[in-house]
Amino acid sequence: MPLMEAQLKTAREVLEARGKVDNDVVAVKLKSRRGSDAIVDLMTPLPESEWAAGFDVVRKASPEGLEVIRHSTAHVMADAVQKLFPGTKVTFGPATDNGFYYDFDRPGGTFSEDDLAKIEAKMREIIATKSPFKREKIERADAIDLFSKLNETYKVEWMSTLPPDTEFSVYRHGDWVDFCKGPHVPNTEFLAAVKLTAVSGTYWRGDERNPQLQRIYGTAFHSEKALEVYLKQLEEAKARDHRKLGKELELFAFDGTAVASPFFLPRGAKVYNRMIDYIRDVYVRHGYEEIITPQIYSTELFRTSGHLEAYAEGMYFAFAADDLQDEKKLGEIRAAILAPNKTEEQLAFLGKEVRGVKPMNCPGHCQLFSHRKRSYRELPWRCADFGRLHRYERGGVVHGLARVRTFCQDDAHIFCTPEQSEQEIIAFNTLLDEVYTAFGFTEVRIKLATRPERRVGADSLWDFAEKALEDALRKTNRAFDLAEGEGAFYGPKLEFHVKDAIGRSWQLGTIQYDFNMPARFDLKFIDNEGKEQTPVMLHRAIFGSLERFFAVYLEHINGSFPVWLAPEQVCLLTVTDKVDDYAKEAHALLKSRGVRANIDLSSDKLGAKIRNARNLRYPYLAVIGQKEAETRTLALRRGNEDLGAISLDDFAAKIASEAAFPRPQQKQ
RNA sequence: GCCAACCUAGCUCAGGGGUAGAGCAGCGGUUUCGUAAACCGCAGGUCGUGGGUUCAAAUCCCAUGGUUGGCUCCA
Repeated sequence: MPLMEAQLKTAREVLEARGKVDNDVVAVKLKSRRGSDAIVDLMTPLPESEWAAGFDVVRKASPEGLEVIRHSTAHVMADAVQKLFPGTKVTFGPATDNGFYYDFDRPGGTFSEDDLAKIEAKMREIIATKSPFKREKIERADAIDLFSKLNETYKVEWMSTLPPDTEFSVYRHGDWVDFCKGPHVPNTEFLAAVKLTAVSGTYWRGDERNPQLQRIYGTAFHSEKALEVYLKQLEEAKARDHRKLGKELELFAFDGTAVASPFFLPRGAKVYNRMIDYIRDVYVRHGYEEIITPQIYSTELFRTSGHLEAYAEGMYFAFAADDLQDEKKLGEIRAAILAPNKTEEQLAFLGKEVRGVKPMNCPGHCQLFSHRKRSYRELPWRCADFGRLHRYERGGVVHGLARVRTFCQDDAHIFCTPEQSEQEIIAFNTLLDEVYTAFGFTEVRIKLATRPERRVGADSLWDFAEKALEDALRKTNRAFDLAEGEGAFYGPKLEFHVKDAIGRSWQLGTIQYDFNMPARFDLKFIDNEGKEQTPVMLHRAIFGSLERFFAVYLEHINGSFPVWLAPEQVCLLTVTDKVDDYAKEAHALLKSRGVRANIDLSSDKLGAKIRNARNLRYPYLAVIGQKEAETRTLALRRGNEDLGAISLDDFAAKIASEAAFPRPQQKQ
């Protein structure tokens, strides 16, 4: 045995030497390495130097431990699938945030959900054999030979793409073998709680041009109990799904005559409009001006902006009867719209002949900016637009209100000088804090997305823009994560991610630095020396799309809107029809005072009325019986809390104060 | 668009080759009741749509529309 090999030790050997092998240790985390490379299982031999640098044990219940468990479970699943469906080839099978998947090529077959139960049963059999996971180092040529013989063509293809200095290893459990770098659990016994959750189609290496594969999703935990907790959380999320709440609370609806395009019902429309009015209230205080712009433009506009070239498949086009007279021309239009790489002639032709429905507001805003000469005195110009946008989203990706084909953004563009941009970014951050606080999103994470590989514009522009974004954050002591290479092709951006009430993260706001669009539109302003200068443009949104925000927020609050947003703020509930007259009088009075009040005069018993009103999530319930009629009061209730008797006047005043738009604390 | 599942009354769902069902909501009546579901009755469906198989289709097959979960995680 060569000297080098003799000096290698596995984590198991190191731990055993120290008498520290508990049966819940799945791997170790090396201090000498970082990221996913740092987790090493108990079977992998490493030089003394790596151990000397120190390590922590990874226990099965830890996030890293779960990742190992899930990866091993993916192996067991692949084993089960190949035993049940001979001829199926394996491809990739990683652990994910919430579980794992494995992609298979099953010739002439797909997997149904019935198959999942069979696969799961077979997995339990395999797990019950308590087979150890064994790691083997292997030479590249031997690995290629082994997997060629197994007819695992995808694995072989993958091996041939790996760099020359890659260390090859295979993992075995029982009689099954996979080309894998690990890490894995010591033994199938560690796979205590397994559930297969879904099947889906996918493509080899994620590319639509490659062969179609079958993906099976599952999840695994270190204990049955942990799995149950996870499944409960899924149920919880399902219970507050905005599509369910939207139906139950009569907020919005969908219809096949306008697929993926929401209809806001009266109750939903009230909330939607309150949200917009609130943003308008914020805008007044933050120096924005609202504009209203057209829906349909000559595609010449989108040719200038670049959308026609880069975004035609996401756009709707608009034709009038007059446009449809010439059949030959129509053929050319069709060819031009469908062309994946449009020629200059085609772009010019479309620009002249076709109108498009706007998918974004920015081109219209640039057009308006250049509508007349602009002075430096006007900058920064912050122009807001609640215009309706249409984007053609593919059938498979639409989702409730969260991904729709028509929506409205709380969109605004800030035209300013490069020197002003940092201050504008700071001001936008302040504005965001105010709005997110108003909606009860207290945990906000900021991501700075920098230049991608495919981009336009000189590096000096990128340097300046990235610095402006970063300095704005640093000067206001905001923590952020760097997302290198994730910027838009036209400029870097900040993304604002909020955490909702059940711990999920959503990207809402963004501010994007853009020096490309002003150049394309040849925007100019006259500076204080009378010279023409090009402004920069900041695209920014707080909610993103109103529709999507509605969905996120609805789930965040589980349908219970605060008084200032609620479609109805109070429901008056009568105990007996003897008090109908007083109840109607109280209802009219409250409405005249601007309270959004409803009344339930049905012959239901009080308990039923309360139940119905609670289900509709009224912030306040006001019970009216003989006592209240005599004293001209309401018996007020909020949730399960009895707030006692209150006069009509006091209640109207109370609602008025709670119904005002939230504003940050003013210094007196 | 691709893979899988689903589509039955306004809603939630049962039925799965032989006369279309329940609860809630709705409507009519009785009840007038004090903090999460009073009682009786009535009405409501060419089972998403179009074809096919069959003596017979909500049920089986094909197509089509829609909905849902996926289609980034890299041995």
